[in-house]
Amino acid sequence: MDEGESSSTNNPSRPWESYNTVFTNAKAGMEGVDKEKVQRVVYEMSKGSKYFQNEERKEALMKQKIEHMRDRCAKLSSSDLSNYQKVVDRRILEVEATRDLSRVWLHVDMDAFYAAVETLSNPSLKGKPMAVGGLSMISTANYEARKFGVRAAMPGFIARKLCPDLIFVPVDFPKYTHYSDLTRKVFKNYDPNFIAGSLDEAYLDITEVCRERGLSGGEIAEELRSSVHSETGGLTCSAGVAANRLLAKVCSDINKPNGQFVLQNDRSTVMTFISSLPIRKIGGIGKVTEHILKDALEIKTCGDMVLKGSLLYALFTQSSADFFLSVGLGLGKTDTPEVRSRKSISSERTFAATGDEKLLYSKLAEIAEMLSHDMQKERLAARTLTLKLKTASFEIRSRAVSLQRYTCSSEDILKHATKLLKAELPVSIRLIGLRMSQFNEEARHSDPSQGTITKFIVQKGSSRKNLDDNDSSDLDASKNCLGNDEMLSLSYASHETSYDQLKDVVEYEEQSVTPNQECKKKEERIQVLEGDALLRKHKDCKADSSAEKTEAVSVLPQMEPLVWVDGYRCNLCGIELPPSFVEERQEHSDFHLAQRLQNEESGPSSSNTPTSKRRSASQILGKEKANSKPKKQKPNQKDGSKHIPIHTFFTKSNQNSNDETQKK
DNA sequence: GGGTTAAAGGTGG
DNA sequence: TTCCACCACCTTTAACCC
Repeated sequence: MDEGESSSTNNPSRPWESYNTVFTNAKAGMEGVDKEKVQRVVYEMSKGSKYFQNEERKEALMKQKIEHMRDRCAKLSSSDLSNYQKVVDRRILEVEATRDLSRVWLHVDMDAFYAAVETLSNPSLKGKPMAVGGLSMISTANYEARKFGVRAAMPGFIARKLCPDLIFVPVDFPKYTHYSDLTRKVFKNYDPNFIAGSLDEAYLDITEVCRERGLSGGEIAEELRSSVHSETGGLTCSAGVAANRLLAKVCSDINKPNGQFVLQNDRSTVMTFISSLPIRKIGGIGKVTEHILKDALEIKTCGDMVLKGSLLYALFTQSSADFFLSVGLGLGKTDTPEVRSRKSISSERTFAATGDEKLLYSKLAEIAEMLSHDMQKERLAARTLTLKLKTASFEIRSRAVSLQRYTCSSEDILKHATKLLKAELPVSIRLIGLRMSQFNEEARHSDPSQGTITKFIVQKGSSRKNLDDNDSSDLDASKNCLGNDEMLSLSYASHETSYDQLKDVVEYEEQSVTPNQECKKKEERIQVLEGDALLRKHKDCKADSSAEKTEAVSVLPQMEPLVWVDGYRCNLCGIELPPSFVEERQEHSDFHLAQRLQNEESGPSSSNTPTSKRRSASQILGKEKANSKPKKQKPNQKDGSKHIPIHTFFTKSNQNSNDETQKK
């Protein structure tokens, strides 16, 4: 079975041959598949679509990357190469010293897990081609369906074309979790600290079990697989046994389904095995990396990675090159890692592409709600929010903001997400996602009774009665969602950015805002347009102590208190906010507090400022400085820059970052 | 120079 | 007739702050 990849030949009469789909890659159960037919069908069903165009765009990008790498390769002198070879030789000595052949690792992978579970609960599906998922996307397919070229991550409508009799079964996560738990009970008997990769796979360190029971890794694997089969009522799995996790994973794929493969723990066996292994078999090397290594450096097998080590160290970052080299030597992790906790939590939804802003905001609200719900369920609070958008043309954008306060409330999430989204409009969108990261570790690691911390944060988030340092800086960050990035880009796009330009932005921003937003906009506009003038006004303002309704901010004793003159006008800057605008008023007073801190920071007495205060002040400054002082910017943006000033989005620029991502 | 943040991309299940 | 997910992790690059 020669992988005679004709994909790089450009035969006009067979255009599908150059369409690089992942669906023709070798996968367990797909050996007899007519690859060319699959590729043709996928091509026919895809061509011309927005998705297809985006794929072509990405393809072109990759080719550029490869060209660039070839160029750099050609420029390497022989003395460069011999120097890099010395680096390689040294690294080989170093990593060889860490080689540990004393452990026995087992990788278990359930066979077509979701599909197998569905068949177990509905035996009439047995022997029929079936896929779990829907017309838009398939999660997994059984082996009968795979014979037709149907596979995981394939759109359902293409799968149906490949296999008209395909039966679709909707995804049922609770069911899979139940069966996954059954398998994990078995795993625990062999390694209580096993590493669960996902619902359907796990790594087990079976060194001790083998020793205690005087059994080989292969015998333990046999026993475990049979145990899984009986405990689940008929599910099969495959296993790989080797000296480290990387190799074990490769091995579990070799005799799939319902099989196993053992790689002996001695160096020469490992080296023989790895040297001819295609690089794509390695976890972490996907379509793009494979192409780059193959087409730019002619690295096809793991063994090539060692042979061409000097090129790898010359062209890739140290960490990438280190990874490639260790792969080439058959090295992998052998330790049992510390308990790993999640780093982020997210929610995203795809829908029919739309530019209708009302609809988009309501989708955003739904997603914020879902995310908040998930976070509360897991008792998580986080402070970095990332908005992900997929445009109608499948371009992915992400925009992030870090808050000064941990939160999980849907109100907080939505508030900041709305600002991020607003800056992107107008645009036609087919997917919105929200992700929260940078968790509050203390809250997470506290005992369950401490769940109240989260509750406290939620409550605090939804009704912001307290004013503390954090709140004020949080407010500041949120306030600057519009102002900050924008000021940043505007200020370095041209130091004498004209008033007109600013006005354009503001005017644009003013379209379709609710009265509530209108007030905020006004406030932001003051910030944007008046900058220092605000401070001047601040000075000139007179406090009307006789005002009926007053709200004094007493955090800093020497601060002139903010008073709502006549119950609605700020004595410091004159902005008008009715009493019912509780949150806006809170934000507004926070804003003045931030201003106050900023003044103090830049004043002569700053050296006396207590650390805590100074820290929060400088955090604020991080955002605020943009308003008063242009950020430093290199005189001419080199081509390698990835930064896309936010204002380019306001000018409806179609240009994406295509041309800048090549540099590596 | 190291740490942080933002944006983008790759990978795998 | 149309139709290409959702989630989490990691790395890289750039800009900026301390």
